[in-house]
Amino acid sequence: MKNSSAERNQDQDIWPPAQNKRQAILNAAADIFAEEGFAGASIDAIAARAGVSRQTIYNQLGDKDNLFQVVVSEITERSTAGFFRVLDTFPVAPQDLERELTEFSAQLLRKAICDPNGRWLRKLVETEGARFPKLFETWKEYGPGKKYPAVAARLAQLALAGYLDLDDPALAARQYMALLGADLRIDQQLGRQTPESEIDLMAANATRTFLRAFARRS
Amino acid sequence: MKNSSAERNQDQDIWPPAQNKRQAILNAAADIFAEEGFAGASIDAIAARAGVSRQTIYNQLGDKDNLFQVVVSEITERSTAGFFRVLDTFPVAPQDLERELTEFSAQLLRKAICDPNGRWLRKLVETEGARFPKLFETWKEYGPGKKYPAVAARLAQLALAGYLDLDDPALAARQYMALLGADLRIDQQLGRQTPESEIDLMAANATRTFLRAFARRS
DNA sequence: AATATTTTGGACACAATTGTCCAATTCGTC
DNA sequence: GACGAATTGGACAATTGTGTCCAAAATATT
Repeated sequence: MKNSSAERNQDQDIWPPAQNKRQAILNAAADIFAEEGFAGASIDAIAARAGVSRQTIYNQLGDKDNLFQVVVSEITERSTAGFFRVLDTFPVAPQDLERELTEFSAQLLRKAICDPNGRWLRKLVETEGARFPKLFETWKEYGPGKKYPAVAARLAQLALAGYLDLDDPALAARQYMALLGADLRIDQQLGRQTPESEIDLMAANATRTFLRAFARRS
Repeated sequence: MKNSSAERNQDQDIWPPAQNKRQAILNAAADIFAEEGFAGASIDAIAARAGVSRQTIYNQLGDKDNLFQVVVSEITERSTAGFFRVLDTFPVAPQDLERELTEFSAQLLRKAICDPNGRWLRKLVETEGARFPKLFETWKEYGPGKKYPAVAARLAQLALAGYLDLDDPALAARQYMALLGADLRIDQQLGRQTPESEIDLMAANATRTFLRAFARRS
């Protein structure tokens, strides 16, 4: 779990100086909030990890509640942006359906689901969603509310083009995502970084089963 | 989220008087820990919800760390016990595979996955697993470590009896469980109690897709 | 009814945290 | 190099929480 700010964001120094510290704070805050929960996260710990004085945090971001809100907004934005960037590579008119869908699945796992932003976010929402109902609503709107329909739309396209047999694209989307996560949740729930090699395997497993269920029989 | 102690355990008064308070404390502690996280849970809050003085908690269960450990042990035990009780009803030699597997899936969802014990536990482990590595190991041993192989064994039995086409029962077990949870995680992650009617639907959806992928083609 | 045990509630010391104030210092800019 | 803005570190009061002690009250046991 060490150095996950860097892991999430390597370009700290391309921003204007003021934004630089602000980003450092937000990254550190995301880490600490995720590790310790809202109650357990101390401003001092965040300041220390960000390499910044406590006062600077109060100057730039106000109190703890507001800091938390800003962190979640930022991470939500980054996370959904990444997700849709990958979704744009969905194989809508594939030559080799299984191969291309497997490749896409691997990308989705790598860049959107395993990615630190998404993981931190899910954990934060699960932990603190009850304490910040508004935030939870926002997340639901941008997370499941937009992602699942988007996936469903792609799958529906594949079905229309004759590749798949679907009666309920929305359900198929939820099940496809669930299959992708099948091998993940088991122990990656915690900090365990999933090795590259396994990701390809997981993508292949999920895709194979999904297609066994939904590929149009020729 | 109110009154979830009672929801989890209606038989407070059948125990010897001493155990009675102890159970009240453990139930209250489970609730508060799950709601607030380890750091956010205060002994006072637990005492208040348990209807017990703070001192009694220290008398019976020692300090906060130990209290937490005992809570997780107890809940783990109850949770796995419930799971295996349902697993015993797995349709090993079904007449109507889809119908019976759907019924079984609904029971599993109802009594093991949606059930408060399991939910609280998953949340606690996810939140505090990093802070209590030993506890996390224990959970992994009793959770995924025993449950998934048990499911895999039943599926392998079905395959051997000619109902299913499986090359990897362990993978199939993970995917079956993932499909069951597909509709769940989306918003039940939070306290939302899943309505009975939806559970049957979820079981049917998961089972249908699972069988589309793995039922032996006649 | 008398006695042993548990529970209670309140007081306490100690530590951690939040959020504010401010003077000294560093930093970017002109 | 000088000026203005941001940053720092330290001190501060207020709050909250942990864990302990103890005498009074309630509860169980005999």
